[in-house]
Amino acid sequence: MSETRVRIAPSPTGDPHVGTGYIALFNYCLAKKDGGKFILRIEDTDQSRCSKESENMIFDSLRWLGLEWDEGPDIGGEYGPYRQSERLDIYKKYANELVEKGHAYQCFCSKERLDQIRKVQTSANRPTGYDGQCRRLSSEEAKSKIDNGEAHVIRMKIDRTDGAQTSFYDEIRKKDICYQNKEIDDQVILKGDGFPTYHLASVVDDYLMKITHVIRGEEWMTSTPKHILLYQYFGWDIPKFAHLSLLRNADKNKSKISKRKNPVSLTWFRACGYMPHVMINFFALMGYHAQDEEKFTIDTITKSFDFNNFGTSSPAFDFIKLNNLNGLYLREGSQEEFISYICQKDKDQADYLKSILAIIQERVDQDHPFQYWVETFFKRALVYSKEEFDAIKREPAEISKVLKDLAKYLEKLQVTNEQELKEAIMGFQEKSGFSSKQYMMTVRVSTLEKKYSLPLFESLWVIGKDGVTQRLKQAKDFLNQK
RNA sequence: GCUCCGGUCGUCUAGCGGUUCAGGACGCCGCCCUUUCACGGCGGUAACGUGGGUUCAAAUCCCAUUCGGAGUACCA
Repeated sequence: MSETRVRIAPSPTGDPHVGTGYIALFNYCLAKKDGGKFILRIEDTDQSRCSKESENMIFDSLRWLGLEWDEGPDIGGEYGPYRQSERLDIYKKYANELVEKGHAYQCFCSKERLDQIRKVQTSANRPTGYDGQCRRLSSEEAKSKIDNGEAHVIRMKIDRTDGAQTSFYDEIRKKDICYQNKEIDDQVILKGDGFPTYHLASVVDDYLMKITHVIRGEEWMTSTPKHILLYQYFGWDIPKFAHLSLLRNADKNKSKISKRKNPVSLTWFRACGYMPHVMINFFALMGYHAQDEEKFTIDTITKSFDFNNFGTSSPAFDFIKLNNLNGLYLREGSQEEFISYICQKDKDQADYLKSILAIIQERVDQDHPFQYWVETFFKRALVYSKEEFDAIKREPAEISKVLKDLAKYLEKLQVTNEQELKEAIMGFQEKSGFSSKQYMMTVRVSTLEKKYSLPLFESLWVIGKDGVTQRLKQAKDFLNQK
């Protein structure tokens, strides 16, 4: 039996996600249990969304949790590079190999045509997917188009022989999951910009990096047959697959946990004073069961690790339970541990505090002491009052509408500095239909709770775009319940 | 719509055909401790989605149905 090798393969877009920590934990524990290797691979194949800062935050967060990797972009390893953007030639080579073998083909269809196909399929209540137009192109035709400089991607050519199916065994569900090939789309594996899509990149890398177990979130289950097919087309051994159930929002809908409804960033949990071993214990409580006791550490999870111990239904991420756990650990720790916890927490928050202090220093007076200004920055649930909103001089319903639209608008935006955030918010005023004065007051009261508050954009930048969006929604909810 | 996955207290879960009118934890309620709050202790509340089978016996097996989730991108 070969050495166990597992990986966590996050995409460096935005803040490091709790789900990454959750999945990383179990990968890590399997590796440790088997005396194998835990690998960190950065999946930065989406040029438009990935950033270096995000990558660094992933490193920090994973280390904070105590999940140190054996091979990775920052420490190297035998099978590097571990950043997919540095492996482009490899993917290109394998994509071409598939074309030569007849398992993939060039596709020249425009975005517009693809959208059109999807639109027609959707409105006809038909399954969506590529219609296979370029599949019929001969290699000569394709070649001449390429020579003409026509833009193209490479798609998998799924074997659609009647009755053909693709299946895999899921270690957690303990059964074969089977798909009819005709249901599998001719997935793009190499994009127009020469970057691979996730599907190609992860299969190629998992193979080259000798990954033995793919432990990932359930959201990948439906694309697994594509991956299986890729392994088969290449003639490679297929690793074991285990799909962990998804963490869900605790509200009624129980959708996949998302930042729209909950804090999901590991940096947020850290800044809020949740301790890393508490997060670990909590993760283990979500769908893992190996003992009567609820206490879990990386060590006990490792020792008990078994795919039989995982639940198959998706748990809700319950903050009340998390808070309780954090308190439990805090209370039973030694005073030394408590002291270091407080110091650590303050250190994490020092920068935050510093940026707030910079704004409030010149404003503190007898009527408005330190606490008056600083309060709102440390609240998660804001406390609004109707009177503050009166200053806007518009109907609550109108204000609520603006808040909703603005939040939606901001959500989709990427901002990297205060100026951009300011421009984004200012830029929306015209769409709001409010006067500039009304609009600014709307933003102010919604985000800072009071009309008498700190310089707006400086404060908002400290709170951060996601925080601002959350606050706008809270304000909207407040107004709607009136 | 289509495909796949799932369904035990409000939440996380135990349960793998009889020992369970379903056990634990968090929450909630009550009592005790206590100058307050918290902690702690004690007690209570509350669940097998529905309908059919199989079986002497089903939360546990099978089928259907329903509800929930995921996927359905030149995002991961």
